[in-house]
Amino acid sequence: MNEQSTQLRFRAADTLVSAIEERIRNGDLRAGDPLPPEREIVRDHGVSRTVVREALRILASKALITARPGFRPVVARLGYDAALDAVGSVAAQLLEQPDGVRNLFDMRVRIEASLARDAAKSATSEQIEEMEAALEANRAAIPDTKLFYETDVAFHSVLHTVPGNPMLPALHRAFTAWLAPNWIKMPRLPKRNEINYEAHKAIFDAILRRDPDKAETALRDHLDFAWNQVSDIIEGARH
Amino acid sequence: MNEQSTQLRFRAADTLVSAIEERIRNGDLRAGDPLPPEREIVRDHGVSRTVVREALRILASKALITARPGFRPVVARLGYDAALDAVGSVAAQLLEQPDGVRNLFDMRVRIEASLARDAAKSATSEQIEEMEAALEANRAAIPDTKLFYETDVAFHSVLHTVPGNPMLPALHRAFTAWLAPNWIKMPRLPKRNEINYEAHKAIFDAILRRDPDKAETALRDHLDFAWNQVSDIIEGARH
DNA sequence: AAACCGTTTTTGTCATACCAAAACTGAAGG
DNA sequence: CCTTCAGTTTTGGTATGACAAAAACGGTTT
Repeated sequence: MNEQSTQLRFRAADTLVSAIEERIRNGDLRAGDPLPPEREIVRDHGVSRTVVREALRILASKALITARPGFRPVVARLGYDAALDAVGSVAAQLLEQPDGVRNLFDMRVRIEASLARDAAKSATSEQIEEMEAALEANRAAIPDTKLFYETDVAFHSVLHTVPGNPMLPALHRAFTAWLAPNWIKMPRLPKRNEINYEAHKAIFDAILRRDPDKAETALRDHLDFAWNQVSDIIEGARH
Repeated sequence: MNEQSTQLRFRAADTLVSAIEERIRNGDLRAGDPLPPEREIVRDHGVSRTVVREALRILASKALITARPGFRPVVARLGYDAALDAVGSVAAQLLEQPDGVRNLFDMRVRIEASLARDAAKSATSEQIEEMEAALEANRAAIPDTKLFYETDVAFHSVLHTVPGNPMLPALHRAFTAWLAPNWIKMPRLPKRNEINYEAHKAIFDAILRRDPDKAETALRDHLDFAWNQVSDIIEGARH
């Protein structure tokens, strides 16, 4: 029984990972199912529990399973949100690099500028109505700083639904989460909210007028304004 | 010595991860340095080797260390490339989802369209010269299909250097790597190369003429053409 | 059907042991 | 003085066995 034939050039855990990965992929283990107990995997695959635990850790880091301490790991419903969650810790490293926040924000601006153009060119009337509703909610929330932030995010999030690419909303949520720690430090006053609402309105109006150039510049102005507000804070926070 | 005070609500490995993360962040362990041997970490932190190994695995999945089987783990030089490498396995999952490749490709098109606009608006003369050189190399490689692919990638890669955001080249490399498995199946003939070269030239000319709209549409046409070539293949390959 | 309680699993962790490959050491040779 | 190579020590990869605490299970009572 003792198969201590150690140290080829692969880790036993890696081959176990592939085996379980396969069972997930071919439907033997379905999303939401709990994985077999560690000892059962030990028996079935003839490896030690050490190896099994390592394999489970790797699967978790690949977002194939979710493993809360103390509970049975369950097969994750792999989607864009879960995937971006899984890379969150890596993204956090990036944000600590010189200009990390700036560079990531630049990526966001690029994506969203593209979305503004798209919306101006091809948003359906339903989508425009959705945007209008979000804009109105945003206006109503001007006095309530906390609510304003939420409706602000919601307005931008509508833009991300226009092209029908499910990666976009997921990416927006990820960007929002990653950048939030810097954003919440930004002083939020009703006066500022007013300015931001007007910016949202300008973007919406350009989309309504089907003017892609105007929509893009309005959006860029809006985000540049927000950037200027936080960039000072980030400078100061640099350790 | 036996501190078998198990099972709070967090794992011992996670706190160990934080401890080592801290030592990396504050410069105690610098990029390229090997980590202390597992047994030394065991002594210093009063945990078992099981926990140490789990922690190392987690650090590796966070791209903070690189751990080849059989060798001492070394502190990774954290950069955008390493980070995107680390998320590669997650990205692979995404590509297997329905329309995964299409959606990822759409993201790429958005980014690159934005780059074409940027280049038309604000590329320096040095950058334009670089693009011209890349274009010429691309033209010269038309008869050599393999070389053409390389110069094709190189031409696009120049676009990614224009805004000076180091995330962009890294992302381009990542996209190229992730999409490569589908791309290499595309039939590559000198005739096709000719068409693609002309498309590159059209993009470059638009940039030269400082016409952002034209640059964007030229680039979109180019990528749409490429997409049409591979989309059939992907349909067939769907398991 | 819901709440309670005792029993059985199961996870998280520790300790120890062994093999084979890597890292280190020092002598021999250029 | 540097290189080469064999011998020794260290270290990573894995297996086994053990145990506490929490979770899952099952049956009983309300």
